[in-house]
This record gives sequence, C-alpha cells and structure tokens, in this order.
Amino acid sequence: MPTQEPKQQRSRQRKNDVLTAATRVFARDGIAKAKMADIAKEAGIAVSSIYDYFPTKEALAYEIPIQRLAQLYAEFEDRAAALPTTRDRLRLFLTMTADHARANPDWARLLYLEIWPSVLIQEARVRRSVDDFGRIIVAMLREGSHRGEWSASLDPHRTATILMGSIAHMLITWLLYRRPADLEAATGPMVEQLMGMLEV
Amino acid sequence: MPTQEPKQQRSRQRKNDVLTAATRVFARDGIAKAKMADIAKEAGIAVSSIYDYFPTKEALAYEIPIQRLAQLYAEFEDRAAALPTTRDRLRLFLTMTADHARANPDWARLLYLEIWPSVLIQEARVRRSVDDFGRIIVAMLREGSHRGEWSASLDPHRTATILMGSIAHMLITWLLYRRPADLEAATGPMVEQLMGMLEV
DNA sequence: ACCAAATCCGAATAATATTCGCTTTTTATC
DNA sequence: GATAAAAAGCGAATATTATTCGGATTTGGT
Repeated sequence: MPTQEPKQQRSRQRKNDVLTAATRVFARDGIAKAKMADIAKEAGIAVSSIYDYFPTKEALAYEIPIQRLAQLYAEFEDRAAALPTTRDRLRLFLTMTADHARANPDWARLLYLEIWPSVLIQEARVRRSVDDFGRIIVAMLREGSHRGEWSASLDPHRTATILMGSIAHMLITWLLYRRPADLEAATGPMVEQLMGMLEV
Repeated sequence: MPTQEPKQQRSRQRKNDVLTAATRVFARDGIAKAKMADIAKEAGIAVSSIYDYFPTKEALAYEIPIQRLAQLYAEFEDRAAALPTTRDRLRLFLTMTADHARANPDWARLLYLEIWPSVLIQEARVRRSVDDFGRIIVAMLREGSHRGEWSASLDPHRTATILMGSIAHMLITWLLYRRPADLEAATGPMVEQLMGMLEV
C-alpha cells in the first residue's frame, strides 16, 4: 500500500534507498528488463516491501525523474533571477540542462532514453514535469520577443521544438555512445549555435 | 525457430501478417506492455507460431523499423538524384522523414517513441538503421560545405544533431499530442527555419 | 500420389510482477 | 517505562506472460 505521507522516520529513508537503488538498476537494464528482485537486493530490503512505497514498477520508475526535474527547475529559477537579459537566462537553462544530465548519467538515461519519449504514460505528474520543460522555454522565447531581444516574428513553439530537440538529441547521443567525448566542452558551442538562430 | 529465408510461399505471407499485426499492437500498447497473445489473435495465428518467425518479442519489434527505414532511404536516394544542390537534397530528406512519419503513425510511434531513443539495444541491425540516418545527414552537410553552399566552418556533427533532434522532437510532439495539428503544414516552415541556420 | 521438410498449434514450462497474511518495529499515550 | 494501535517488514502464494516442446498438419517437389 503506497502511502501519501511517510509516517515514520524510517520510511523516508527506505523510500530514498529504494529510489537510489532503482535509478541504478533501471539505468543499467532499462525499465522493462529490470527486475524488482535486483532493486530490492540493491536496496537491502524484501521485494514485497517495495510495494509498501510504490504501487507498481512503473510508478517507481516515474518517480525518479519527477523529483530531480523539479529540483533542476528550482535551481534554474534561483540562478536566473540574477541575469539581466532573457538571452542570458535561456542560455543558462540550456546549459544547466546539459550539465545536469552529465552530472547524473543514470538519472539522465532513465529520463531521456526511456521516459521522455514515451510520455504515453498516463502518469499525469511525469507528463507535467516533462511538459514544464517546454513551457519554460516557450515563455522565455515570448519574453525575449516582447523585450525586443530577437525578432518578434519567430514562432515560439517551433523554436522551442528546435532548442529542446537539439539539446535532447545531443544528450541521447552522449548517453548512448559517449560522443561527444567531452560533453561539457561541447555544450557551449552547441548552445551558441542555437542562440545564433535567434539573431534578428 | 526463425528461418533466414522463407521456404514456402505461405511463410512470407504469414511473416508479413505478423509484422502488420505487431505494428498495430506495439504502437497501441508499447513494446513492454504488448502481449504476444494480442498480436497472434490480430494476425489470426497461434501464439507459438510467431516464434517460428521471430525468436523473441523484441526481435519482432525491431524488425519493423528496419524494413521501412531502408525503404525510406532508398526512396530518398531515388528522388535526390534529380536535385541539383545539396541544399535541396537536405531539404528533401528532412521533409520526407516527416512525411513518412505522418503517413505511417503506428510505425512512427514505434520508432520515435520506443526504439530510437533506446538503441541501447544490442540488435546491430536496428542500430545500424538508426545510425544511417545520422550518417546521411552528416555526409550531406560535409558535401554542402565542400561545394560552398554554406560555411565550411559549420561543424557537421553538431549541425546534424540539431537537424535530427529538431525533426525528431517535432514528430514526437505530434505523435504524443497531435500538435501541431497539421503536421504537413508545419513541416515546411520548420525545415526552412532549420535551413536558415546554414546561411553563410 | 508420396515423402521430406516446413509450418502450425495446444499444452507445458519458466520467469517475474504483484498480492496476502502474518510478524516485528515504531510511536503515541498513559 | 509499559502498552496498544499503527506502520513497516517479510516469505510464501498467485497470476500473468513470454517462451519452449512434441507431435499433428500442410506444402512443394518429384
């Protein structure tokens, strides 16, 4: 039985243990192939105990990106507040997205290779997390047009598709093939080339 | 037991029936959730007969994009031969990719939402099919630089990432949300905006 | 028409997610 | 600090499905 609010201290800890173990196992084997038994072993608890926290294997998998994406968005809001132009904020968002994936490759594998593409998922919360990504970019594109930082004739949805798709594809390629070998070094030029598209 | 070459006439037909049924079921339920029983029923044969043609459920799933991608590439080569500039050929490739997905949404769901992102897959043939997509674009970008159709300083891999990622993301959004509502109408402007990036 | 190979199928088998019922631990209350 | 209710934990069923097996049926070549 999944609980809404953890009642015991122990619970919060265990739930986290399970999420950590699950991230590793899912990233290694993929959601479909991953075995609950492996996750339980890695978390050091009984298989059936996992079901005290998550109703199904999928729900467990989907919980993972939700938390970190929220954390990424929050951190972005924090750092963006100090930046003067929309252009700077947009640049920051794209860069942070790439850095976040590089720093958490297991999590990124799960998100970009398994969950993001198939948001078929009914799970409204995952869907929301992912959609927020687009909303944040579209909002910045509109703001920049409005402030005259780039042409007002730029279609924000189309442009957002290009920005998100390009970054996501770069990350997918890196996750699958580790190319470019130095993702950190490659992110800057990629972002610059994309920002170049916004010139008036 | 999967056969290399179909020995009986009936076999080819049945194999096709299975692939057609599987495409529908996989697109509807996703590979992981799809049941072999559903595919068998839809194809009008016994479950165990599927295994006479495909060794596993995954192998069956992966066979689907391989065939049509090959067909797409072949058709592109045909039509590209008549075009004078690399720019035209590149434009054609991107447009054909989008049109092909629009015309075969079940197939596209399978490819873009399930298979493409997780080419983790050992299946060398699927991987090759998908990688070819990138190779074709990179080759054209190089050719265009060489012919002076756009700046030689453009990094072909980075630019290919942008082109592929943008188109793929547009298709994913369409497959998931049917937005843009009129994909055919949206493809032209998207391709033009991307081609605009290639200006010297 | 007949034989060997290919195809086909129903009935096991096996792997795993999920559920169940009971035990142990925690927390709140006195 | 003793105790009872609630929460958390677990091993052993259960259920669902992919996959395998053995033998019956059909096909294609002669």
